[in-house]
Amino acid sequence: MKSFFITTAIDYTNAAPHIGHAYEKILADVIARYHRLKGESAFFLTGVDQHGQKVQQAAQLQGVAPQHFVDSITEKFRALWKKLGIEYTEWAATTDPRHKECVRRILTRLNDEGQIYKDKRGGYYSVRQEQFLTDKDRDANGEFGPEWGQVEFREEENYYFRLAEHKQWLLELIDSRIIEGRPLVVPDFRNAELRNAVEKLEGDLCISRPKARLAWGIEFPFDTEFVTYVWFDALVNYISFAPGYDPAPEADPAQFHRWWPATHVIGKDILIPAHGVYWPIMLKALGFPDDKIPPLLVHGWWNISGAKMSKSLGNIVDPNALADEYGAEALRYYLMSDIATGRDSDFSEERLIQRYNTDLANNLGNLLNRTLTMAWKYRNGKIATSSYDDEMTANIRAMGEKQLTKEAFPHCMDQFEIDTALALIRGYCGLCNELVEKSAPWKLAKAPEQADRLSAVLYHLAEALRIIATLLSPVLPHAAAGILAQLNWQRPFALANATWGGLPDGHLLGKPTPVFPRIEALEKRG
RNA sequence: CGCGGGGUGGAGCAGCCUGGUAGCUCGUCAGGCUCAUAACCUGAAGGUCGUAGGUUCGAAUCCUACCCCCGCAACCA
Repeated sequence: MKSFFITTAIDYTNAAPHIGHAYEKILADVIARYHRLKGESAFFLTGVDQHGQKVQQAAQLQGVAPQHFVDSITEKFRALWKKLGIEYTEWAATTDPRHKECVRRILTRLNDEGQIYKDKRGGYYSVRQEQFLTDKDRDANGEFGPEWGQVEFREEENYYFRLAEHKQWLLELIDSRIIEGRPLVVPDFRNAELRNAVEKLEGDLCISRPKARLAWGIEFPFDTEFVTYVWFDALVNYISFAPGYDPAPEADPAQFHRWWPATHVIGKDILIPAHGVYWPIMLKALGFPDDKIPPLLVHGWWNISGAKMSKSLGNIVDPNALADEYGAEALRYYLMSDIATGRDSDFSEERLIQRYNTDLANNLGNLLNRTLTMAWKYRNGKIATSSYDDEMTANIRAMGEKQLTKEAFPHCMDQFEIDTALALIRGYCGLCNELVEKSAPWKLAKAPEQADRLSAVLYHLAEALRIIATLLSPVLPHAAAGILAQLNWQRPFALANATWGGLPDGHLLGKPTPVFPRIEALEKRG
């Protein structure tokens, strides 16, 4: 069986999840479910980044232990994923002993191989903010402003990872992967952005913090005075929780390489430098061959009226509240259909309602409802195969046999163009509604000599709906199951089960019940 | 000249890589239908695709310049 491995960024546990977190996880979940639909075995890894200074400070402020603090936030993430139907295979929490052990072994190995070294460097340090300052922090006069409090020159020892020496390799990798037609970064335009960033790369990467400054992290295995900084902690989750990974140089990677490389789903903010520069070089240093450097699917942002969502603007959208109000599937559908993967989009509750009502309630839900009602009214719920055929039925059959199950739809999904794929389904629903309108079964039912045609129309509608539900199942698993149940189709979701003609002659359909009740006009919310 | 993205009918977007009747959803107007979740179908109005040049038989699509908006350059998806 073919294997597919997908990951999301792991979320930082210093605040509750917002709509962007939810979008990324839904996107990855949809892709994973699609691969399962194709009959592949899909491993979906997501989780939380629990270490670091912000957590340490937040916990201190509340007077609780850091672990206690992150546990409570972690619970919010897990509860939300459950509510949204995110079916991950493995949960990556960076305080997990398994992860810490893997990180330590990796550091030990790289240290043994001379890829890590200790160095003393100096800089300006804000005592109040507990951080080193850069030239960017200077004000217009070139001074560090009063917001930093006391600023002093300080020297600090830290561990560094030999990053710079891999610059040329990474540039060539970016180029060759484009030529090979499997670019390191999707969408295309981000490759240029990444390449420019790599061109400017200089110096090695500081990967530690002295415990005096940051205690909430993974202790260095060969120097207990230090903990790992974010890079050799958070990024490593992708392999520390991967099936079969063993950092020992002599380990047999067969099991691991059955899954690897993963497809990393990340936001555009963490492409450079973390996932586009540091991570590939880290893997390279660990001996990963070029074809095992993972591709990055970089998604865009949900803005609010064109502006970035931010705490300071107070325009954070809470996915929990939306799911409670409209249902998880309405939210999933909106987030998948109203944004072109990789680009930004505007979030609007009004649009959410509109898309749900138009596409799901009016177009699809109503199609199912009218189909079943007609089948019961005219045929006691039984559909029959028929020799009748015309341009419309042939077209619907052809699309179901090819475009939707073999060509256009899978192509879009393979390219992560979920929005386009959903538009295809929308169009197919439109064709079906058109068939109803033009063939007018209510008239056919009154003319005995038209019985064959009526049979053909009802059969084609039922089959089309069965295919639609199957294709929609990655985005709307619950609703899709509901549709199949009403069609009285028992088999599990699978493209292999969606071949045309699956419903046997004389098949008895279920009774109609609205799967997508309309969201009625509500007073505008603030 | 720091890097990148965007500027397409009233709104929100796709198309641009691989030039060749400008497409989708909503909205507006006018019809039709009655199986259906006041749903469905048909038709119409509405765009010189930011501006100016260029390449081409032909450009929203390629090239050049300019204007405007946004993001990034700090661990905010």
